[in-house]
Amino acid sequence: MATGRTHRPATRSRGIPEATVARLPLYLRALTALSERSVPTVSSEELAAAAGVNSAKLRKDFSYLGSYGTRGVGYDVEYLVYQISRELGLTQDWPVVIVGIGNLGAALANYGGFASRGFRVAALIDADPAMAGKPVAGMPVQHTDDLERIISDNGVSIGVIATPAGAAQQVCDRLVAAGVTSILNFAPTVLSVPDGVDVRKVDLSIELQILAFHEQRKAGEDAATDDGAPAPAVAKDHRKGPDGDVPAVMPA
Amino acid sequence: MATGRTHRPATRSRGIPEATVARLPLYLRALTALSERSVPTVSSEELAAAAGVNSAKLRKDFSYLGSYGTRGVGYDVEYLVYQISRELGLTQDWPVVIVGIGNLGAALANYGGFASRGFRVAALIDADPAMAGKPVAGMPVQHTDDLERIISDNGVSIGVIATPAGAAQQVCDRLVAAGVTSILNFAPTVLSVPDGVDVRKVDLSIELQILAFHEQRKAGEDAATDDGAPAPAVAKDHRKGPDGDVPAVMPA
DNA sequence: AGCTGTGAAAGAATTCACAGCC
DNA sequence: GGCTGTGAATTCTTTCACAGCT
Repeated sequence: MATGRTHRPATRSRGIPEATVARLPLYLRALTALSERSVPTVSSEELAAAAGVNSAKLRKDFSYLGSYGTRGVGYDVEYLVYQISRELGLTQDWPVVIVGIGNLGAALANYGGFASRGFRVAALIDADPAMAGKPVAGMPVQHTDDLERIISDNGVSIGVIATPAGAAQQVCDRLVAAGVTSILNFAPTVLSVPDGVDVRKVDLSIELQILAFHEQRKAGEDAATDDGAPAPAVAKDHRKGPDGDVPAVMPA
Repeated sequence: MATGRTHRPATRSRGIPEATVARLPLYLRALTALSERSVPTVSSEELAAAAGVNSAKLRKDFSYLGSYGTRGVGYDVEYLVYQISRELGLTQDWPVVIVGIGNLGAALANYGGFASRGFRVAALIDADPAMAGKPVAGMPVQHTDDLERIISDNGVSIGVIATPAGAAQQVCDRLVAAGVTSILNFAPTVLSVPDGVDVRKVDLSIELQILAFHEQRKAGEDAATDDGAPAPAVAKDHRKGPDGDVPAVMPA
């Protein structure tokens, strides 16, 4: 299988756009659902609907992977599942550690989707000695002291940080030093990492704030029009709020 | 965003690009930290570093809000905190309901950052009668039967779905029917909603899959390409047998 | 001198629309 | 007839680089 494999015509360079990569899991999920219902083939239109995108985008995305469809027919579901899985690296097993077993960490450990597709929780790690040995989601929590050994023993390259914000950077540094090169960060902090390490963050409060922004827009279709220009006489001396309301601090 | 052909150019919103909106919470967090340290002003360079973006992007982002800086000096921290908060709609209070109080829902309910900035958990809702009345994060869980009343009584416009995938669409429909117009979805499902309703999703397994993609790429430009993958010597002109001859793999 | 604000250029992502194959 | 695959057009985002204010 070494030589001559090349499933994809090297015509399209290895560069799959990031936006496309981010959608592959979506397609994969939709395809898996079809597969479970034993649907043999699917059109770009149908699959796009199931994945919540439009069909032109889906076809373009797939075109970066290769020509895996059949004109006039559509895509073979099983085949595509395999191709996308392979592209995403899900044909191999990824051991993952979760650091920070509080409410969120425990919830993640219990999350089924975690183990489901290529990922395996190799260890749960927490700094609290009182947690050590306690079983969470069927595994004993281990102490941070052993972090380096755990990473190394299990060949972990993906770490999940679910600690409080204050501890996140330190944990991150240790993970990286121990060999982790991909981090999923749930702590509300910007992590700094060396080149070659990927960080993705999941941040509840950011998502809510984005929703609030749009929500506010909806609410004031007409009321907000008066605020067209930036603060009048911007050069104005220190913050003299647009409506005379001196902004103290944020509402708690 | 969301499903359906939301032809509405999300960028609409008074001309602030969506990509910028998504970064405002980041800036706000960095600014809040500076504010707590009583730092009076900050340059675009410093703030950008704290927020994990580059300074040109930050300045461009702020330019959509107005001219809130001072040339040669930088930005007044308090003033900017106020302006961004206002822009994001955080100067008002947003009651939020969480539906689905399992591991994740409970973790979300306990999450401090939730309540911190403009958001208030108005109710926890679960379909399990056994949960009803049980206190989680200091609030009694309420039953799904009362969902509509709860939404309406509290004027809730933002809902968080943390149910299993199978229940998500139904919960979503009820939330929307009851008046919710923004949804944060933690269930691994594509929700379909009418126009005018915003959906954002947070999906652990998608994030991990994206990391795996990049991880795989790092791991080997040459090695670990294919290992025992059952797929036949598939290629472009693969069979599309009407019989049942498929790769039939991808257990995951 | 220092730093913001912003046009203009460059780069990505999305959408169109249709040629090409089944 | 139906549907994929893809150049071309369009739209969105990022980056550059410098004019202009303090």
